[in-house]
Amino acid sequence: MSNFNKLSEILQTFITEEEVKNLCEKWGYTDTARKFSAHDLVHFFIISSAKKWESFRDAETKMPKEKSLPSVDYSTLAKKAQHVPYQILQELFSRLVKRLGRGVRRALFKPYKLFAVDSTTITFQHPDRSWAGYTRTRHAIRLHTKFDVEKGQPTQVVQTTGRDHDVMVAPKLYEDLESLSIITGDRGYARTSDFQDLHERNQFFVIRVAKFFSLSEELEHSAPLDAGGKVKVDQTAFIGKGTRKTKSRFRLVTFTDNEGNEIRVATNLMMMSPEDIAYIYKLRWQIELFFRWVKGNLDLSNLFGNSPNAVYSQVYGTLISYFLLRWIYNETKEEWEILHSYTFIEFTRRYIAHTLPMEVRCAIKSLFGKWGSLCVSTGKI
DNA sequence: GAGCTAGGACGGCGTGCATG
DNA sequence: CATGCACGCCGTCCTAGCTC
Repeated sequence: MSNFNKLSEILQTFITEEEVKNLCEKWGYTDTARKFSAHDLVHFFIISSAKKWESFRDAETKMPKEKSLPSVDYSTLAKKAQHVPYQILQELFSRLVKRLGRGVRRALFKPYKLFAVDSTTITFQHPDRSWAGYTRTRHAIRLHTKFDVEKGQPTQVVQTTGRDHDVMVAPKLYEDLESLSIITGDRGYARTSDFQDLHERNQFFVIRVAKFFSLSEELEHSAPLDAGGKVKVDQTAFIGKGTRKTKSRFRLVTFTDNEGNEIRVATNLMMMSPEDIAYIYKLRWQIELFFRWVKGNLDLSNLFGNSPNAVYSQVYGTLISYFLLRWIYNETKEEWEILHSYTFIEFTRRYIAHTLPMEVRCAIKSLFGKWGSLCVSTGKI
């Protein structure tokens, strides 16, 4: 009887053989496996990241304990990882985000939804990975992420090699935004034209502007600012100059962070207090925590394959793994947090090691009850 | 820097399952 | 029964990283 207390059981429910089969068809991969199917590979990448397996060879020795995975030779794993298109895992990830992404939301800025955009660079050094250029000997891939701050969940990830700059990818992350959402990002996440575009599409933003961005026709906000506070300047201005100058006037708030660094952000949120604007920007650190988790579970020694396909497959497997664990954590936390105050990291550690206390396991089980009836059963045990 | 080990990729070969 | 091919196993080659 499934009770959701094993990752493999969750996977059986949320990533069915049928769905993977359909995706194989979509991406032109004919799966002729007798023993280790594309569906198995998908599960393999998700489980391997949660269990911190270190390589194909390492995985080969640990796989027999996973009842849901057939044990195969490491060379079979490697071959399969090269051939099954990574887009399958990528699409499974975005489908899961859509399906399960409507969970609890702590209302920080009602009625706004807060999203952060940022990227993380995963560098590695291996001649067989030179497709991911960066410097002559160092290679890297970048994950450009849109992150739901209140839920602690990524909602969109775009992968590139180390060469590409944030600014070129940013517009992709701005394409599909819910109404009444605020997007917050660091320098490098908007050109002057992006500010204007976002504004014209009625999307709110709080994005740091680079020092070299020039302003024109600055107007200081008339309201007196608290001299002892962290907010230094609250003004409106046009951003950029010459042909790049924005058509609209935007608000710019300058404040100091905890380390005393001066930060200037541009926003089109005119009604909020400058302290709130600074606070929204500060909430960006949530995405950093997410990246830290991803990197902790995906450091250079843990990248299994060398081909782009194997690397990206593993990346998306890890993201799915994070997303599912985060979802369980978010959805059950309210029920057990009076008794136990686990952080997400602690929760996942215990979940994988099966050392969660009874109350937590019961909460997870009842979550499965709620969702299980909605999910299509494949008949696979 | 030499020597060693771990690990990925690949190819060859044998086996045995599946399909007709 | 013949054919095709997935899979396991092995050897080889290569690189990274560690140790002395």
